[in-house]
Amino acid sequence: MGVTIRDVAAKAGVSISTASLVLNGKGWVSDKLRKRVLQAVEELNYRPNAMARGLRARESRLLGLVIPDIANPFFPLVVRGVEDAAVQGGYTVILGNTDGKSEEEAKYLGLFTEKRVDGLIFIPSGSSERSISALGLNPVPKVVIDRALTGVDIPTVMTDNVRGAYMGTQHLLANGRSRILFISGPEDVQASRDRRTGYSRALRERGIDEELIVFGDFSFESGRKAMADCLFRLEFDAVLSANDMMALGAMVALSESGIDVPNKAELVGYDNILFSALARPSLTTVEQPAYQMGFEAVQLVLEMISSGKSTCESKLLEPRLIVRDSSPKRYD
Amino acid sequence: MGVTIRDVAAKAGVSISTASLVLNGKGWVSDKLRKRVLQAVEELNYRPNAMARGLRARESRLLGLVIPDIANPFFPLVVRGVEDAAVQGGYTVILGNTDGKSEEEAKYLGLFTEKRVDGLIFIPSGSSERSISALGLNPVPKVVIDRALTGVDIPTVMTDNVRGAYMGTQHLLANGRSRILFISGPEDVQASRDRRTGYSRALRERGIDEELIVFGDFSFESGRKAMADCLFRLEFDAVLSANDMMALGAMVALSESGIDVPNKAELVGYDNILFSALARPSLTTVEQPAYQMGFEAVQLVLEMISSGKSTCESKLLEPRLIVRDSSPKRYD
DNA sequence: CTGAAAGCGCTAACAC
DNA sequence: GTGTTAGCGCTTTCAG
Repeated sequence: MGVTIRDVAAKAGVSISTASLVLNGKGWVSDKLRKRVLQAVEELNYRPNAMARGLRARESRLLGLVIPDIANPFFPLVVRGVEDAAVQGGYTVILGNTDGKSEEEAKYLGLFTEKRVDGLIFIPSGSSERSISALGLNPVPKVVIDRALTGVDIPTVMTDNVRGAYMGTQHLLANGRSRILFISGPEDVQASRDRRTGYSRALRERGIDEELIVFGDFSFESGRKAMADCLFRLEFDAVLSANDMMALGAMVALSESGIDVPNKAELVGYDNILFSALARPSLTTVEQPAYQMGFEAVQLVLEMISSGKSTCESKLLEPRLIVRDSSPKRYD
Repeated sequence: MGVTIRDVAAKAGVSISTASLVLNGKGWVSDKLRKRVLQAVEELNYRPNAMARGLRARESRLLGLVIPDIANPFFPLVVRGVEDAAVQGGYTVILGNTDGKSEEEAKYLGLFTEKRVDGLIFIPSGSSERSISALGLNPVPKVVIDRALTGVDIPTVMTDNVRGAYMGTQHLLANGRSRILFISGPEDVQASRDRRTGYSRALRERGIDEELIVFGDFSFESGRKAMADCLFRLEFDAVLSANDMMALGAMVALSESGIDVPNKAELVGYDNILFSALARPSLTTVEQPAYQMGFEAVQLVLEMISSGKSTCESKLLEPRLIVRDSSPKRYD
């Protein structure tokens, strides 16, 4: 291409500054000239060069989004929320998948710094010390989703995991279940620990102090395996899973062993990914408002950008219990 | 931030040009100076400004990716493939969701032109005349995924939809089914028409000329509804769906009516989205190599960029039949 | 090896 | 209202 504002100005027979003023809707330009400029823009198919503009303005109108893996069913909706909010605010999203590896996280954070992103949305995974220091290196506004980072003062958008797991457990208890198995995620993930806390708390409030806990890694297969492994080892009449993928795995393991869900054992997941609604039986779950989390994270970043502040209040969103066929409501 | 190459040069006690040479690994610089520069970079935490670099080099190292909706289960893997190939080649991906609306498509194409993306990956949806003309406006290398655009000479990466549907239908025929219902997608989508062609061809080769066709819009609900609507209207012993989401919907409708899958009716989907494997019964499907499609599309774009050519050969990937429990293999 | 300087495309300050 | 110009940060000549 290579058509510049000079070409536009020349074609319209005006000065460069006039063309610039028209393009940016600033200053006072006569209607005649304005139209001539706009027409030249049209005819030449002129598009301002964002790199030149950004260099001048010291802003890129880019937002960096770093996530573990877009192919993991929880993230697409978050990304969509981020994208929608970004576009509304006049920003474009650049994306990086890290697979939860902190070298990858650091790599993208560095790369996005070079691109001079105006803000950063970061979804860490596991314990990412190295990436936390990489985060600190870039002074732009940033928000972390889904996880409170210890040791740094970065605002967070997350749901109340303790409360969510508490709600799920309480639902099972109210349904008359008392031997509830908890399929946990990895212990080095804060969300895992919080959900376990909510589970424990609900049990204790009912005077139950024997906890039935097995571990997975949030994957479908790990849920299936965890369930299969303890099927004849543990006695339980309900299962709470730390996420939906593992719950779906558990559902398969249960059905393979002829254990009827929900009659023999009730099942509750966590996240409300698309397929929890499509599974048969459909899966009761604790919803995390994924889209909203992405959307609000960007809103925080944009507020920080426009206010010039480098931090702001975190946002704690409420999880919501969605009762479906894997544990139909049996109380009032 | 604001630390520039001048700062680095000053701190290292060298000239700007020397610093630049070191940073880009060009020319001959003594080891002593090289180390001093690198150390200054380290201490100052210097990151070159990609906008300045890009303005100079007339390249952004950005690739634009325009898709209908990241929340649609088929796309995340495509995006991941795009991302991985892009990063390997030293590019970063900027993303836009269009919901298949051609104004949105045109909007993003324009926006990405301003960002001066070095290449474009476009996944259209439905008939997008307006966006096709917007495509032509940007002279950078581009590849369209999943759909051949008529009237423009843009290379495409897609699977052989005729052949895929043919394979699925043949599988059902070989299983001894003869009254095969086809749940089609919208007729204005080329992929829908092609899959229908494959379906028809397989039937005709068997001497069957009565076609059983109903329509959906690729969504779960439309599949469920299409299935439910014709349950007592049409006689069939198998179902081929133009995608997995509708197949999953159909599966639910069948189970709700007490029709056993696969015994009473066999079911085959299309795409091989993650949850086709997790459904119970697991869903036989025609796989589209989504990740690979994204990956190869970027490879084509990168080749065009490096070769300076504005077009290249399209790529037709082979679909693959994945037999699962919804239609277990009953032949040799 | 170094220093000076041009210029990528744009905006904004300033003089006309 | 308009024309000129400096400068955003970088790379790359071109002399020294």
